[in-house]
Amino acid sequence: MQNLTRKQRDVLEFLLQEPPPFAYPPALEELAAAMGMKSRGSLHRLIQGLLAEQLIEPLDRRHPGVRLTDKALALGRNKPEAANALRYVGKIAAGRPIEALEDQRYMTVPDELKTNQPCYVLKVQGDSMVELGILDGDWVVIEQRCHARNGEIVVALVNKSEATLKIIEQYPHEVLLVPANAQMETMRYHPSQVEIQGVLVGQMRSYRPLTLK
Amino acid sequence: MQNLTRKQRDVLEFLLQEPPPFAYPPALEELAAAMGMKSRGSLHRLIQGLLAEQLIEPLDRRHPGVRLTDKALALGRNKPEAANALRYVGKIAAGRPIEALEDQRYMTVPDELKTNQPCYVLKVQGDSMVELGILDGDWVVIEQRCHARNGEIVVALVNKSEATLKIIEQYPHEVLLVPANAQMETMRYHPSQVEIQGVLVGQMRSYRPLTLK
DNA sequence: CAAAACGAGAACAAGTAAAGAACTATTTTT
DNA sequence: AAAAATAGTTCTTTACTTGTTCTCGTTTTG
Repeated sequence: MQNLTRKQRDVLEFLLQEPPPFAYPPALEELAAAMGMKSRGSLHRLIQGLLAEQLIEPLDRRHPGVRLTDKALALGRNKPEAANALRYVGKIAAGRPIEALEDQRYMTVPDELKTNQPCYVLKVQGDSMVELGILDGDWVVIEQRCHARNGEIVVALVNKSEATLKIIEQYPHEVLLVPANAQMETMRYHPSQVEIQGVLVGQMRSYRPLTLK
Repeated sequence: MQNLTRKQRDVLEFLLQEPPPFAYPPALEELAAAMGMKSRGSLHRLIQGLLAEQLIEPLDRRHPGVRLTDKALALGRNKPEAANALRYVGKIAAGRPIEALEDQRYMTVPDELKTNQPCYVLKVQGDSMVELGILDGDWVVIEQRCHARNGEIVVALVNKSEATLKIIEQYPHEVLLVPANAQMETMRYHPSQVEIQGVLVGQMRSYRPLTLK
């Protein structure tokens, strides 16, 4: 990866080395010791940097240990395209949870369609944004963040169950999710019902006759 | 680049050599050592010259190292380094010739948006295809070929001077170029007036607030 | 010969890294 | 159920890296 500091790269290379240094995801303490560091606190900061590049799975106290993402593994098998690959998460259809793919897939997205922040790709199902040129079957590039400015197009999770792609308008006592489709209604919610999961930064469409999935 | 000094060119050539001298962006110190210089201060001045020519990405302490720009990479080889990069040719605006960029640029386009045949990228200017979700400022991926089936969206060169992106309908005695915009007229030509330059296979759009170029 | 380009090195600013302590959440042991 | 152990997180202090700027000779170039 390009945007890593020296030590971050060292950690990544250590984890990617062949044969793997650990048979299981190592705890921060173990990894630090194996790399000759005496403090897991310092290592934690390096790991956070790799996490921002989506090279390491988010840490979780319930399943301890640092795990590389598929993206990092692809990088290790010296596939340079993996460097600017984004996770293709699954499909978003208004009114349903995001439908994740069983297997992790990646798309190599041009720099022009993404930001410096972590991004991922969803496939759009439905016509809620047709009037802004986002059609059924398009892919959208989403910057992962939990806040947005009014007028931005967001992935919003409503009532912790329904995901949808809409224009957002936030006011102190209500949140509006506005479709770009005259056939559809603007939805109004209490702020507590709506959780922003990301903001639209790019869009792609294939016109090839036989495009799978 | 011609307005580079001797040493500036040396540095550029060193970085462009095959195989690449570094697997990651080298710090000034490392690069200086690798080139047999003892001072990064001197190297820094050379780098500044290359930076002024936009051959090197601006340095940043947070992501240390010297990185070449796409421009430098394109300059160094006839083909771009990434296998899935496509040539970004320029802009297409209905009724004018394709406006080519001065310098060669490339975009890394996902496999899903291209075909196995040679493809290139154009930026769309104008609203002739809005009703099919292709907006002003979008990029389109074009498969380079000189024939099309009726109903396909093509880059057509009319009277050897005007390039345009339209839906094509071809009949023995006339060719129709149909816009996807109720405000615009379908144009009718004699087959000899219309030359197909490629067929639309993909489309991309950026929603980032500050997209340059 | 004069101007520009270059190399080495010193000094500086801003950010990264290491260590260790303190804290939180979770699991295991007693 | 309480206590202890484990593992991730946060913070502070100190040391180190890295890019930046300058100066002073030396080399190259027109």
